[in-house]
Amino acid sequence: MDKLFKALNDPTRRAILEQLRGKEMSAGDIAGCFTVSKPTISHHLDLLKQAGLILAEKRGQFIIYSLNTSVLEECFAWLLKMTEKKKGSAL
Amino acid sequence: MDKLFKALNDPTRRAILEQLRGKEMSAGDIAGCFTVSKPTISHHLDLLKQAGLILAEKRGQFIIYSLNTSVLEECFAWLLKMTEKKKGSAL
DNA sequence: TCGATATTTAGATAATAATCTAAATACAAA
DNA sequence: TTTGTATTTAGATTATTATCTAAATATCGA
Repeated sequence: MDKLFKALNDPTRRAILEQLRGKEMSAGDIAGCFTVSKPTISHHLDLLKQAGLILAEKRGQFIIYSLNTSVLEECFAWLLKMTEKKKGSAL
Repeated sequence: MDKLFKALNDPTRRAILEQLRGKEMSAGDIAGCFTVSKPTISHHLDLLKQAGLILAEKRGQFIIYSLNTSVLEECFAWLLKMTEKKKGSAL
């Protein structure tokens, strides 16, 4: 949960996730969408991978990244809990 | 959006939001639930307020905080977009 | 094998963020 | 109006994070 919220906290990382929506991309393709350096993108990809939000697959000299939204369920569940009325509460 | 994700990134702040579920609490009440100092809690409350996640109302010498989950809609919407299948995509 | 490409790792730096203590402010009650 | 309680603000410190350049690693193609 901690890693998930941490991963989602950065605007560049959220933008990476949005880029990955509906298509796979190599690390270089992803880096090409942003102005920050490739090592920086590589670092963001690492954090996203640690959070389980993306999957990495090596294909030849490329590393292909794809989105994994299943881990967002945990985030959804927490948000849902927060928005639901608590039992026995007036609020 | 940025402030929202930032506010949700810290475990103490998420715990504060959970405490506030179903009941209003003074700043002191909230601080009493945690081991960190009162100024630290005050700072967390400020960030939560900036994100619109809590409301503050002064009552006499107390400041009463309450949850405002409506801003979480934005977060929900983003997560939903991410989990939805993109139009014209194979994934 | 050698040179080019793709990506990461290492190491450094600068910006943010969490936390603390001490002091300031606001209010209440005596 | 003085004392005590509630809370925040100021200022400093430490930890974390984002970012960069340079170097290392891995793979491809000639």
